[in-house]
Amino acid sequence: MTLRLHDTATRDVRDFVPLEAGKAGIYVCGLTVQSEPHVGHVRSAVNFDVLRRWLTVSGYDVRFIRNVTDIDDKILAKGEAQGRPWFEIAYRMGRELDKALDAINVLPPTYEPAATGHIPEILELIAQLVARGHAYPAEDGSGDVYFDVRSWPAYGELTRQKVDDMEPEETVADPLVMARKRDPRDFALWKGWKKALEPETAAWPSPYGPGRPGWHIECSAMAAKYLGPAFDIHGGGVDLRFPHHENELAQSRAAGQQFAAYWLHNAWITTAGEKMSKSLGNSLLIPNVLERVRGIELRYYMVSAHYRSHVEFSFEALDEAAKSFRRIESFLDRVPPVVEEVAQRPSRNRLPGAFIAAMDDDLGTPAAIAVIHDTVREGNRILGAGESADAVAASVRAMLDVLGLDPADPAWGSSEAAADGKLSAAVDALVAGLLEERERARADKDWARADAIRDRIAGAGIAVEDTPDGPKWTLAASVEEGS
RNA sequence: GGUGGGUUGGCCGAGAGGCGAGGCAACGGACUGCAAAUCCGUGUACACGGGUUCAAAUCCCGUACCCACCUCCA
Repeated sequence: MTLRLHDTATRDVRDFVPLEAGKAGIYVCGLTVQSEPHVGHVRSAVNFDVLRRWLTVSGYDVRFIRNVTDIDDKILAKGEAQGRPWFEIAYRMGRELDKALDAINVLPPTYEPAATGHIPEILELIAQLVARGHAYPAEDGSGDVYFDVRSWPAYGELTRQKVDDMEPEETVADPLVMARKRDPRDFALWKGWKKALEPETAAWPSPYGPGRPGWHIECSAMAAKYLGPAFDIHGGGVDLRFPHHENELAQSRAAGQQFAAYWLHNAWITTAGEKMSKSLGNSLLIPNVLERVRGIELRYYMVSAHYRSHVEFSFEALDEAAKSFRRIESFLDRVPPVVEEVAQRPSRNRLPGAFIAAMDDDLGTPAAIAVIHDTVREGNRILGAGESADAVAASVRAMLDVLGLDPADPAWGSSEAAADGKLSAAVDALVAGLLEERERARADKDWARADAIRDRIAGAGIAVEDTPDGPKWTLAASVEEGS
């Protein structure tokens, strides 16, 4: 069986056939770095990180490009509002995003190109489109350059929309802008510098006068630069299908490129039935969510739904997911730590067949997780029978690793782990004394006293379990109340 | 108006013609001094109304409600 993926362009699930055997080129639209990352923002990153890992495990040499849009109207407006340079805003938010993605073990892309670093490539592409008659500079001296939608009959092919069916634009359009366009649906490739409103740092020289790139063109230019005129997979959130991806496709094809062979789109994560707009407040920002659950638990929550399924975010569901994950972890804790060298990414053939089948079926992570739970149960059963479950644990870890969820992966914050280590050594020394006392009481069958000691330890947030090897303590996995 | 998607048991969340994914919660049982953890067991859920079929949560027709995109958006 081979990997099958859902392609938005054809609207079906079909075999993934790479353009070049053994290689996979992926371009994912990253974020416009204009505000702090929230739960919604990182879902896309997690979903495509899973795709990337699965392709890698399946033997592909993956080139994974995720761009960052570091200039747009909102970034400029924000800089203006804060009295700071726009590039400072973009850079700072970019770093926030990196931190958030690190916290949930999203691997860095092969390369992360930024729009402002590719002005020459963008201008070259625009020049090609103008030369081919698919783009034109506005004639009103604004310096804008537009893509000529009517010159490209295939326009709308990705989302199967006809230009004439699209929403009447009169409602939104600025008449001044409308006047520059041959068709209201034409979109900007290059935006002329508005001297009165925009800083000089936001303008680059061009044959059409100073200005900056439009939103869509950057992705076409950067995808071509790093992946070539034809590449395998283009990804992003569903909202990007139109207009962004539709426009990218039109630009690149009109310039004579084949562009992406597969289009993948992840669904939204919403709250209270609404999408997470920036106005919803801070509770869903990544650092805040990570005060409630660990990064690995947040990631588990995201991976436990299929990437094309809409998720209604709730802290209750997040807590449930965290508990579910701890079940897996506690099994892993029951077996001796694997001593093997830094676990190199497992190969497909080391994974259970049901897991492979689930992942190959359009990245069926929910079913894949079900296989993990089944395996965990089997492992617990074996341990209960007093036998070694090392092999089972290794299998569980291999599966978790594919999903970026191996608790032993050093990517899960080594500095924190070191601090935790010291702390737990200190706590262990203190708790050990109490536990000895309790063991004496138990030996005397003084249950009241034994339980009193256990209650006291529990009061400090530490749970005690009696195992065949004696008492063990763990931090009680209680979940904080409220949000 | 155009385009696409959704409605599954107390909750989350898969599946997409026949065998009850998985998790959380709950209830029984085993184990335990009692617990915890673990294991075993317990649910006749698929928005509504028709239809096709030996067989429908899954296919078809209709209805209701919800959502997304067509404007910046993961």
